[in-house]
Amino acid sequence: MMKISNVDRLIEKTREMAINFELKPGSRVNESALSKELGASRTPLREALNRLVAEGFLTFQTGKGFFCRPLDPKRIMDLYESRVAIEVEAIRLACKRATDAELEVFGKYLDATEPEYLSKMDVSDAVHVDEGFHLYITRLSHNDELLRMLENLNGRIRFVRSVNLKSIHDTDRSHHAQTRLSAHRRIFDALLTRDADLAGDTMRSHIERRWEEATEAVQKAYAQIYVPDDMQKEMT
Amino acid sequence: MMKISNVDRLIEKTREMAINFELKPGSRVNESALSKELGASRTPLREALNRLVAEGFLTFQTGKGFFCRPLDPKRIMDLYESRVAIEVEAIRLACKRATDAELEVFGKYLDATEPEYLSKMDVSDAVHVDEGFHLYITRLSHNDELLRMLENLNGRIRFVRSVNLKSIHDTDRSHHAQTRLSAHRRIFDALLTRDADLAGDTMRSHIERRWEEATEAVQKAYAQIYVPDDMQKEMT
DNA sequence: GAATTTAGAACTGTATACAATTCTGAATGC
DNA sequence: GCATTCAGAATTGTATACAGTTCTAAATTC
Repeated sequence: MMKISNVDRLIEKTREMAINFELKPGSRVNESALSKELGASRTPLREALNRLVAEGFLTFQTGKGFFCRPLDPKRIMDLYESRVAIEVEAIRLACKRATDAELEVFGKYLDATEPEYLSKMDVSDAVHVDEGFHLYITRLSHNDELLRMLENLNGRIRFVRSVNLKSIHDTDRSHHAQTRLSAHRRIFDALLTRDADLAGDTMRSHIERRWEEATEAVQKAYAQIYVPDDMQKEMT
Repeated sequence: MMKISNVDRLIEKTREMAINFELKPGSRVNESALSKELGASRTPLREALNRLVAEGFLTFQTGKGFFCRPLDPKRIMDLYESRVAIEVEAIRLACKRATDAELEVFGKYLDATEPEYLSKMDVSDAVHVDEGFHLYITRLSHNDELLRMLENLNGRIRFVRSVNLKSIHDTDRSHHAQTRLSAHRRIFDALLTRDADLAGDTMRSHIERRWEEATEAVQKAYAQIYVPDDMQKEMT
């Protein structure tokens, strides 16, 4: 029974807060307040915050402390492009390395998750299934470093995926769910052929399409969050 | 004048020690001893160590502390494959995004560094020039996240590059230097055509060739470090 | 009224203390 | 011999204290 460290608990809690904007983007993290809230002292909390700086969720300024990093459109683009980099190479490697047995198990995994994805369409579950598909393929590359990077990227764009799926949820949900699933099936089929170029291209265009979709959804969401300047004055 | 934080200084010092195997791979980092050596107390040192865990240089075990992560052949392969992922996508983006002016400046940079590379062939300088070439291209992608990931990968494989260049240094140095430079030129030429597929393929095969070269050098180096079992017994 | 100064509050940066855990090697039993 | 036990040493985990810095907003100046 591997005991989990307290600092790890703080990292996960705080990462979750950063992802869900419970820490306001761009604003300072109050160490005393947060440490009290999470039931620890500042020493282990600062250790956790330092890890999140290295993971890219927070920034640090000497003498000022830790700040929640904002997710502007440029950074979202950078992160999606990074996903393309990682996942295209991952599926190329998977074409070479995944065993037939692994591919068969992957097929069964898809069969099992598809009905789930279509029925109980809770947004955070859907995000989880979507991330799971991409992580699975990256695992088939048998490359721990690519997997680690993708896990980090997934965390950093989770909010974007959520906003995207939420906006779909409000409009024509089951149609979009079908579209997504068939896109995933196409990627799986490409992987089965073990043609690295084909599989890579399929993955690339899938992620690029998702990015366009997400950008649109995020712009709509920002329009709701950011109140124009002249309206803000009236709110003081 | 941006003041640099003490923790940042500790991070850099300790990272350097991890890269140069001044911390023995696989062994525990003694916090009190190291903090004394670096002129700080354990609190800021542990913050630095936590960042290096997130960067992949160290591992952490509850109750046991921080350990310097060993660089076995499998991990070296994973890291080189990750470089392929990042750099192939980076040069593809650079084909789209680099301005003509940027490419011209890059050309001049190559003209300037080449004679340097051929003459004063200090190993650590050569590693620096080599890293610089690859970082430069990745910068032309205008993607901060890819750049950040490559900086991390460069640090993690710096030892491998060193061992590789050192082994060359001992044999036919100037011939290898020429080979390297012309490989870099070929990549630059491919970038100038702005053909993403061509540039990507050129980059991929360059890195893969370097990996094969490095693997060989590392195996030789390990053969010198790791004494066979039956000889170790006699040393107790 | 706008810019500037300034005192005090709030917060960060780090050393240190001490409890809790792990490690080490000598003593013990088989 | 070889495994086991166990006490003391070494080391980690974290709370806390306090110095130093930054922030805030009231007072002051123009």
